[in-house]
Amino acid sequence: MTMNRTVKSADRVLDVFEAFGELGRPFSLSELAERIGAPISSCHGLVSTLQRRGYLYSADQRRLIYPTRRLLDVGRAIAEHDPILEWLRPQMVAMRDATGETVILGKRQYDAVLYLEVVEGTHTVRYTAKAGEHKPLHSSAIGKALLGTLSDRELNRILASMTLAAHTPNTITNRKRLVTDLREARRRGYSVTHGENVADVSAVACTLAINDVLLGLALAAPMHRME
Amino acid sequence: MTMNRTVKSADRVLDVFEAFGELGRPFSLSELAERIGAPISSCHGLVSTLQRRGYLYSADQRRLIYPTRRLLDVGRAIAEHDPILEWLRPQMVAMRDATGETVILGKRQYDAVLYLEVVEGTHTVRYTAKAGEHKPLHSSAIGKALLGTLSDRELNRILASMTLAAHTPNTITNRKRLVTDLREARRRGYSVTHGENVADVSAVACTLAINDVLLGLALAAPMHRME
DNA sequence: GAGGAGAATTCATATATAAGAATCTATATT
DNA sequence: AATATAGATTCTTATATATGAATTCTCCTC
Repeated sequence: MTMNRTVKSADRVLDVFEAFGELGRPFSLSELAERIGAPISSCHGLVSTLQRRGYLYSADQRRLIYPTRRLLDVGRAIAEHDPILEWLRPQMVAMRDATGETVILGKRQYDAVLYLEVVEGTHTVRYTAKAGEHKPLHSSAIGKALLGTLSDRELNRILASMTLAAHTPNTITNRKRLVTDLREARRRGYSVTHGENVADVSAVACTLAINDVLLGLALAAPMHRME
Repeated sequence: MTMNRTVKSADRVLDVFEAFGELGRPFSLSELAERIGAPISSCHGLVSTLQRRGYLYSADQRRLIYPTRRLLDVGRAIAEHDPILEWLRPQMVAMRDATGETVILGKRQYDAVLYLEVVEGTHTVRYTAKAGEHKPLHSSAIGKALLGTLSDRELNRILASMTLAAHTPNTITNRKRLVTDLREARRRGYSVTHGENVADVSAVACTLAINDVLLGLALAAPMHRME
């Protein structure tokens, strides 16, 4: 991620909500503080602020804390008006229903792919991911599809600033091989990964542009079901 | 609200999400900054942080910003495990379906009522509110129901620290009259408001305790439909 | 292709906040 | 009831961040 500045309390607000989302139960102030890795006194100020705004309440006679439904309401209001997903989501669901496999929409954000939407497959064993996650450009199907749209200049510039980390034995870590792979994908019209990011997962991805936004759409599944 | 300390960037994180939720469209950095009342440079750092965490993305070729679906996912995960609502929500929905009117669950938070859940009525003209909102203790049905459970000592202490602001001509602003009203409500088993908080809105509320948590449950409707 | 306007980014520093320590409160135990 | 223990709150100050100003970038217009 090509960015530096971070706002600690902003990060912590997210940490707080994620902690409740993951554990799914109320915390005491001190447990919450430990979970988000903050001193109790700092956590205290944060919690006060979130309470005052109606996002947290004490689920017990003042000791245990849990979020109110407010965050959900805000999230819903936001999701209802997403300019891209509004249009694309129904089609992703149709693709998922037709194949039973996970369908993902992503976008390049600096030197990573950002998942904007994930419609999970129906099989018990399936590719699982969440909107908001970041994936490497060089080893994910969407990443390779998006890289394939760049001019040689741009591609070289980006590749120069990246380290092609190996996530599995299949990850392409050699620049020349990657460039060749991207050329093939461009000729073919879609990119392919064979366990390059997650072992045993294959995926295909293509690009699409919706009012000036370049997106990548992928179908991912365990290798043995992909052909 | 009896609290002092506030964390500015935490407040702003909420401001950001609420701004998107209310307006329902992408913003440029500068427009967002104006909406949340922050300098552009401050907003910039904040947005960077939220982007890095996968909560915001540029919905356009880098200019316009919009939240990802991530917030919704976190909100859902949280709401699914709410210790109180899990159990109570279905009953609130049943009440709403039986009456067609708005049903509200609230709790005392310092010197206000915090709405934990609102199941809106089905009539075109109905009482509307959102989870996370705060209402006055002395003029809302839930507030009066909760005040009614206090001992005389506690009640006097709380009343002493409150100003009985008039929200409508019907608001009870006299301490003695309020205490009498609370006594009646306690005897009756439920509290009542007649346009005391919002003109033309009547409401009834009772209290209930779910594993040590004292809650208030209200039914609110336009006066002419209440009898 | 040059110039200009609007927006994004960076920077230095005044300001607000994070965090350790001390204090206070509530609950449990004897 | 007295004490112990765990947790919440307050306080102070070193530290991190918010901000105005300066800079850079991007997109239009001519």
